[in-house]
Amino acid sequence: MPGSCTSRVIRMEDLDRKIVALLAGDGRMSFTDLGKATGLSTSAVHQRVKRLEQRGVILGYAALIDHTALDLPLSALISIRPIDPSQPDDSPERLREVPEIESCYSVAGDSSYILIVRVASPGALENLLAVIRARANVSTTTTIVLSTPYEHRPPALT
Amino acid sequence: MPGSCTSRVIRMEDLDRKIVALLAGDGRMSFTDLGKATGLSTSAVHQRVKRLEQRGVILGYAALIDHTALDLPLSALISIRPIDPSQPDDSPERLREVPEIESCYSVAGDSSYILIVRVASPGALENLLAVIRARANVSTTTTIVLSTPYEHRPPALT
DNA sequence: AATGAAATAGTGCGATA
DNA sequence: TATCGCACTATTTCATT
Repeated sequence: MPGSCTSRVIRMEDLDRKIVALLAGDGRMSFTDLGKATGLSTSAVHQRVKRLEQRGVILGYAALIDHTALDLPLSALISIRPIDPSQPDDSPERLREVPEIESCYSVAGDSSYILIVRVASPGALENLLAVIRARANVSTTTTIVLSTPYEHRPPALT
Repeated sequence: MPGSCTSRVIRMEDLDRKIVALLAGDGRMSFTDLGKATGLSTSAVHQRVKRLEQRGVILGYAALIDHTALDLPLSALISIRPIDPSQPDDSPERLREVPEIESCYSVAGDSSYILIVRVASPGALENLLAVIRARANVSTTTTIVLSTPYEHRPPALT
């Protein structure tokens, strides 16, 4: 039956994409269950996942946490702009050791970076802003997060 | 030795915080290793993690993905504002089924929500903006992410 | 709540097609 | 790259403290 094979077989690329999407949705899924979901043997899945980790497609695994439970109930987005645009902008490196900063995005537009931060209180945010301004020599614009309808949703499996 | 006990023993609350922080940093860490890191038996860690999951402290587990590998190389932050402020604002519900939206934050300030989205191309972003505006009856301001120095860093263990 | 023991299940690796 | 087999390790439950 010429042709019937290629129509049934899932291409390798798609298998990797499916594995990645499954793990993005459930980071603790076992290789055995991934195998059942993809039609591969446990070993084959194991091999592919390790390769995806090595190639940097899978960057790591994380538990998603309710930050209020960790005494970090206040989230904010902070836009930063260099005070002296003639200086080289190495803000991400200067701010890397600040543990309250969860994410740092380099952006087009009015600001150079947008940070997502998690702190315990308005007072802690005030202190954090002072630290950021001092360490990176930037001005800041802060947007307080009032609530989080949803976040960190996995990419669609298609 | 009165007093020596309380100074050595880690309070239960702190044990849970430590487990949560460890899993936030490595979502696939085994109960055995968590036990070694906390000084608890595997069973005790297991019991605590299940309880943390049930109480919603641990919301889930996710593989962290290089989105370029999933053909979603373009990230953006989209601020949205209702066009008709007299209408009830249920934008998060109206946008929940849009798979490109990774996160939705309700914020104080000029806009009502800020979305983080992942798309394949500028064209896909254009389409997505049309979908968002139509579904939620909002105007949008889009900030393109040029690069991501870091994101999704776990909270500090302290 | 924590422990240790025991049954079940998953991981990781080497041989092999 | 896939599969199978096997030794090793982890998960999960339960009786006990």
